Amino acid sequence: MASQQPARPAAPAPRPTRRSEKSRRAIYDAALALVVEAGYPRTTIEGIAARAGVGKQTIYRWWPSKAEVLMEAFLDLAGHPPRDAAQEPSAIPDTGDLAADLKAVLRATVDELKDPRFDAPSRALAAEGLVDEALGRQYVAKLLEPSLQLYVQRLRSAQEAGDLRPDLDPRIALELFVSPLAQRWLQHTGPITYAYTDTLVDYALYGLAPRSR
Amino acid sequence: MASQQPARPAAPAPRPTRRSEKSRRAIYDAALALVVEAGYPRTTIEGIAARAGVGKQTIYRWWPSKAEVLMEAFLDLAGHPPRDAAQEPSAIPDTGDLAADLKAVLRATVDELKDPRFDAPSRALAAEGLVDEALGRQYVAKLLEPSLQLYVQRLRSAQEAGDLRPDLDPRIALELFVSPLAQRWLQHTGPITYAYTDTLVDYALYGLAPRSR
DNA sequence: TGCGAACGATACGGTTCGTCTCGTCCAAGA
DNA sequence: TCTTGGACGAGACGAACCGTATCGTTCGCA
Repeated sequence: MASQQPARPAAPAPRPTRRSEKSRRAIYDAALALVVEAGYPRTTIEGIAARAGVGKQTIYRWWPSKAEVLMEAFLDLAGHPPRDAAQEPSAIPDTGDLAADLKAVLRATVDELKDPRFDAPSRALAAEGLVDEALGRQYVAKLLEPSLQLYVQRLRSAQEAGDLRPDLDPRIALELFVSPLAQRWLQHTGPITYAYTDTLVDYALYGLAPRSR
Repeated sequence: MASQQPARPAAPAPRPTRRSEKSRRAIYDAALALVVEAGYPRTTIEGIAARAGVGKQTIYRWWPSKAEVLMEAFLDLAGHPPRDAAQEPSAIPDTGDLAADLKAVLRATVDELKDPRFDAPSRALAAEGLVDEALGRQYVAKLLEPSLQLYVQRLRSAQEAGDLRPDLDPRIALELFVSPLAQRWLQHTGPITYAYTDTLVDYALYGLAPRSR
């Protein structure tokens, strides 16, 4: 009923229309560069402001935390420069050969995971998300789950084609080859190679138990 | 040739024999309690020292960082009631029914992951390890890999029994059901239930592709 | 053209860091 | 048993960042 009350007495709610686009971009660039060059723990809000040539208040006015700055900066990086071939929200190819399609996508993911411009910010956000549950859910919703849904679509298509058991849950099925790669990447539990991801697809599709019995 | 030089001019290398066992235990207890109660980011070295009734220098003398304190404290917690029936390096049961054995162990793991006394420190260390690679490798080597090797042993036994394809790599195979659970736990990408882990085992053992063709 | 909000810059108090320095206590060696 | 020196509890210290407040200044909108 009551239309709206200002969230906090001391926060007069800034008007986005008057926001400086130049400062926002400078902050994104500074945040991403610092995370890659200095590492996340040594990336400070004061450091971002100084490098961006911006007052601290400009950051505190628009973002609640350093993690949120980096999250937006990374989303901007991942979803923005594209035009030509957007890398993230593009569907998984469907050539009719499920195993080949999955292997191709996972190989591309391997390359991406090894690019420091992707690795450093993404890993930093994941780390913060482990301990800050609200941020973690944001990370999953905005960065992880959209990619996983592409697998869901491809697996559904495979089910219709009879290449996948019709009774299984695609959202769980994809985890058999995606999660192992994710864990090796995040926790350095093993090397990440094309051979490894190819193996994951084979193991997952055809099972660990002997097929002839 | 040169026998030994002090690592740092200002570090006279403390002698472990004179170390206070009482202080060490108090520091372990304080660190674990604070992480559970206040969360990792709000757990400070000063806070640990105050709660343990200990001087800050006593912590800085024996540990290089807050993460290392927590790591030792957690290792002490997990592996300490030793001698009798240590809970972590105990083998996976081998009843001859591979699927049942794996499901049982994963169900026990589900319970453990939901215990705050395990979840909070373990998650904090994992988070720090994502961004501090040296600590991450320590986390993997001391906490994660020993448990994974138990799966390797059980899977090897299954291979000998003919319950598992003889050509596959057990260290990779185990990831098909362990990594999905790990990711759901760490990143909150989905609910963690017995039904879920049971499903993982079934999917992994019998494969995603139709078995009759 | 004028108003006001966002801006860059910087001062401020507060917290935690990691180091250093006390005086005390206690265990190894004489 | 006594001496001695190193670890101990306590806390002062400067540095780094935090998040907030307050300057003029700039610039978008009416």
